[in-house]
Amino acid sequence: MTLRLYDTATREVRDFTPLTPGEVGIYLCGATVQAPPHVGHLRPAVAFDVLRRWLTRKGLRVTLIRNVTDIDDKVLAKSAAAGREWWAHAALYERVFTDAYDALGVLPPTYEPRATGSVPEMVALMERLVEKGHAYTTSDGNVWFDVHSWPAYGELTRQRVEDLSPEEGADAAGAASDKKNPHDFALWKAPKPGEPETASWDTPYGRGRPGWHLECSAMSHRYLGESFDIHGGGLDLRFPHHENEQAQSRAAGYGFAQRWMHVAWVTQSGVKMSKSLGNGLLVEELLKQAPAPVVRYALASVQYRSMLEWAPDTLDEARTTWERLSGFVTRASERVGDVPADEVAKADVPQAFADAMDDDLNVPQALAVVHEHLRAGNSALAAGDEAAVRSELVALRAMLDVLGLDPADPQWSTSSDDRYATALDALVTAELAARAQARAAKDWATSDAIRDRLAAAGIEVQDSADGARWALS
RNA sequence: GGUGGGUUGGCCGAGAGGCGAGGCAGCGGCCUGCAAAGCCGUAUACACGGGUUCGAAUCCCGUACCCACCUCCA
Repeated sequence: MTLRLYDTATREVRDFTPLTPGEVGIYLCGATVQAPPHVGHLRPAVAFDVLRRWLTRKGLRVTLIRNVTDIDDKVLAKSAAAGREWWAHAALYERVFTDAYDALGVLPPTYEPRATGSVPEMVALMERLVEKGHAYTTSDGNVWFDVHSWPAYGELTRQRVEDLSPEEGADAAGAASDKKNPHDFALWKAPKPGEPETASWDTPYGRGRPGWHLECSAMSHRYLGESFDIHGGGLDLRFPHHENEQAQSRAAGYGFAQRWMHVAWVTQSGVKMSKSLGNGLLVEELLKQAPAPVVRYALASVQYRSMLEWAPDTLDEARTTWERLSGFVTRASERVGDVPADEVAKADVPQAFADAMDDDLNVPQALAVVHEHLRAGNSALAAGDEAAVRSELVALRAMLDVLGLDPADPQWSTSSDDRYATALDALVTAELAARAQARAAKDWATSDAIRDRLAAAGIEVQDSADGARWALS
């Protein structure tokens, strides 16, 4: 089965065929680094990380570009309010985002360009648009894209300029009277009074700074070329951001994105989580409530095009499943030995899993396969069938690796210092030996007292035919 | 006003004409000294009203409600 992916532009699931055989170029709109991320911000990153891992496992060479928007109105406003230089503000939150991506096991993109690093490319693109008659300047020093000069404008989201909301947008509100159409969007913004000198650049049309849409068009062109395979982002970026990007890039004569993929939102009680509503759950807070892989599991386990309802017990459910998965991997590895990482990387995933992933990344369906193998693995463990244990262990880890959730991945290792783990293991093992002795003597009072003492210390005892083992609860 | 998405059992969440995905919670059992872990089994469902069909959660028509984008949003 070949990989089939939904394309927002054509609104259909269709076969994915890379422009260059064996290679895939993906541009993902990253964060505007102005505030700390909530879970909603991490969902597209996780979804595209899963896509990237799946493409890689299928043998494709993936170039993933995810930008950092480090200059725009919001960054300037927030930094001024915080009493920082805008570039310091952007750098601060870029770091916070990077930490969050890292914590959730999102592999670093191939390259992560900052908008401010591609200003010459933006100016060049803008000049090209002016030359071709698709952009113009107004008396206030701004440069605009002329939406009426590009008949295809609106094709991505199937909207006609005349049908757009009659109220004028923020750009239009303060614009000079010589702006041609209220829906023309800014390519370049002249400095406003009070804005720092460092936040503007020289161009043939005067000083200023790039508009958000132009930034992404220029960066995707710079790093992926005139045409590339997939452009992604959050669903809310479809309009105006992606529509505008496409209009600019195509009007400039470039093939641009061959396919669009949009990741749906994280909701609470059905309402979109958003910064402005103030209902966003900060990643930082969630990581205090649950281990990082649990948060990742919660984000990854829903198909990317469906809204993900963050319910009160979402994290608890994810935790339960994660403990089942990691519990099996630990017990199985103890039984049959660790499976080398490269064996896991090369292993074939079960066909049913592959089919689910090929079907527009149907992770929920793929997880059903994971659960089948988990049960089979646990049964094999109980039956003492080591060959079956090992093959299920390899299959399970290979599948989970695609989702970025292999419990044996060092990424999820919790102890920063092995000496503590070793010391703790020695102490608990001694306790368990004493308990085993008490149990042999049917001294249940002593045996239960030991178990209670361990439980009070956050250590869970699991008995089996082979003896007791322990885990942090 | 324009453009979209949605409504599946207590909760989350796949599916998209015919044998009730899966998970969590619940219930019953096995195992266990008891528990935990694990295993086995199990009830409850497709917003509403029509229609098409041998057969509809799935297709068509209508209705209701919810969410979003058109200003910044992942």
